[in-house]
Amino acid sequence: MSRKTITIKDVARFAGVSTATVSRALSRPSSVTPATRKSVLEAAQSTGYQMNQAARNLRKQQSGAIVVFVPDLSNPFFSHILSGIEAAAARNDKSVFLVNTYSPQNDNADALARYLSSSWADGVIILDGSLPKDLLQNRYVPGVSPPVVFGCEWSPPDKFPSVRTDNRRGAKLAIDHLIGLGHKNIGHVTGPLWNVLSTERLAGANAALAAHAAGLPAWQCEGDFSMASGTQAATQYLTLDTRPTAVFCASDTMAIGFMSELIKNGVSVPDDVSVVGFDDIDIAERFIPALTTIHQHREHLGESAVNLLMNAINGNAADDANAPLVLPVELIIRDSTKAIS
Amino acid sequence: MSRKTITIKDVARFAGVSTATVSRALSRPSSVTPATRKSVLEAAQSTGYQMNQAARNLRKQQSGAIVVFVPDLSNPFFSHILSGIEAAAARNDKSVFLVNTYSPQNDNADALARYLSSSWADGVIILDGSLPKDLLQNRYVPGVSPPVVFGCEWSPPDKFPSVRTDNRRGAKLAIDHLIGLGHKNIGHVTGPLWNVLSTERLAGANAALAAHAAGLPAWQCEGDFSMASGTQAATQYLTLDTRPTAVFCASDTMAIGFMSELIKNGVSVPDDVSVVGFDDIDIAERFIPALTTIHQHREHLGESAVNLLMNAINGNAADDANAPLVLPVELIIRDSTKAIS
DNA sequence: TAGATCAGTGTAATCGATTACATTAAGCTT
DNA sequence: AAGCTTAATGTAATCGATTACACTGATCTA
Repeated sequence: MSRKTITIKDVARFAGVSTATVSRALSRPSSVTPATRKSVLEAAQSTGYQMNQAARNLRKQQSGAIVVFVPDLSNPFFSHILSGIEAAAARNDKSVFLVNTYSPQNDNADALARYLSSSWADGVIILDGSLPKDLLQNRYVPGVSPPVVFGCEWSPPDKFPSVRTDNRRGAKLAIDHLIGLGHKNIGHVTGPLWNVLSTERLAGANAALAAHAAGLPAWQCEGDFSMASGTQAATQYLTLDTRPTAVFCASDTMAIGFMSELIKNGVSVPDDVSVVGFDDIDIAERFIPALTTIHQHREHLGESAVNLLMNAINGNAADDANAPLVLPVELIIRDSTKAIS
Repeated sequence: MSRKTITIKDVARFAGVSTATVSRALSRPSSVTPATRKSVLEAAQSTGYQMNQAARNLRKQQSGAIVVFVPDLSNPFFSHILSGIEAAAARNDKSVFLVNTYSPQNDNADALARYLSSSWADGVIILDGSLPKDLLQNRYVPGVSPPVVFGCEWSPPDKFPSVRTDNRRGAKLAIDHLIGLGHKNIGHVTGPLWNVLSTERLAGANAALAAHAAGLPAWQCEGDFSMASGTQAATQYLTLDTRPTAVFCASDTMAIGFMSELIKNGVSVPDDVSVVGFDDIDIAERFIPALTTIHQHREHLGESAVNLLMNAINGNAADDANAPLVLPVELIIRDSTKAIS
């Protein structure tokens, strides 16, 4: 009935012990007598005690949380990674703070910098490789700011641990597959070129093409990973004099926008043009034609990021902790690619 | 260089004022002289002061955060709502704590109950209508626990504010559309029947059918909103002696799994069967055939949930605050539905 | 001009849990 | 049995920001 909040003091009085004992009984049960433990637990139960997180955080100088910088939550690519992060964080008794780096409130380094403080987070996972440089270069104070790891994209100065998909190899697998099918003129719809994922995939694709002496792709078009940009790429493709017989799209979403628009305009996939995507999103296997693509383990990216972070937090970091952890990719062959006739 | 954390005390000493003045200059700048403000700001700047969130939370007895209970982050439906929540929360200077209610760590009411404490959150948004009853019935202490609002699904005892899509009307629009096209035998692939969204949509659909004296649907199949369950529904549909000429799927994901499998088996959509979905996910307009569906404003659900919550937090709640806020839906007609021939 | 008002600032209490250090009592050693 | 070790508990300091209350001096009122 009483509106007053129940503190450890109330529990102590109720159980007839000191506050120190209550704290101990609750957080390190083995450090008190079974009898005391029992009576404290009962007291906590019957008073309806709930620990005050802020008080604990203040005293212990840690927050029990990790913050995750996400560029775009509505993008299923990121939300899957986030899902992996959440699960792994829960397993490590951390809760997760979500910060959208594209939110207008967070458009400047200042707004984000405050999360780089141990009173906010025990650690930080960054999914956005395009944060203001200033943030990690000047606002990050080693030894004071909490550990940081990159969870899929990353920024050039490799001074933080990171996990990433093997983007180069993924692109290589895609191109090799197309070349293996006899394609000679292979186009590439890239992601935005300011993004590392895009440039890595582009580099991988170009390297694969070069290896086969097939020359650079005849046609290259910059998208932004969105379905709409895939559609636009298709519009452009349709105007081409000599159309590539195969196109590698740097994301499934673009691949689907691309195929959809082509089919609408009477161009058949894979009969007229083969298409390979990247990501293996859920819809890929159910689109018609089912999309040949590069599978990447998104939940696993999230989990690995948490594991790296926990190592850094607990100081178990390996010597080469900053060497990027690269997760394997797989080529999934479906119906959108076909040998050239 | 010094490893010691910089507190308000250091800033005070540096600026030659008291800690109280520093606090005031930082949080209510108008309450101090321009001159003091300037020197405090400079002192903060040059000492590299960062406010300790835990200390502030403890003293102010609030957390500056809202927690969101999400059943499944990898589901784009929820992640879009979450995106809306994040944006709106940022606008209100709240950060968001993410809690996955399906995580094995959170399988019991105890684990979730701790977030129902003002030391964790100034408010709680629940996207999962299927939480343990116990949680909100016994563990929630009005006046002590922070305000709660439901952000899309909800639980029967309507003692909390809620936002929801007009699921009944959405289903009615879908069915009416099909009836208008001359369909007489209309099937329904429902969501899981323990879920309110499913039962509401089912009720709406049945009401619409009844209104047209068309009787109950000849065929009804329970899915779980997933693409795989849509595929299974298709398998079942194919075995039917007299196949419905139209099927309403309670989610776009199921609709796509359903259509995909049908098409694979030589059944044409919309020539042989019309299909209507629900949600209007991104892919809906690009799938082939483009999916006729019920559009719901997912980001807006999130925003509204935050608005309701802020009202509750600030005590501006309207008298009828607990009356559910119902967001409108729209029928989007695309290529997956067609008049009966 | 005495008294009231008010803006600006300082002093010190406060939020609630943790934990260093002190204390007590019980068990052990020789 | 005196001295030592150890387990269990208590006392009180501590984490860092906010804010109630007190104080000062300046401006205003009658």
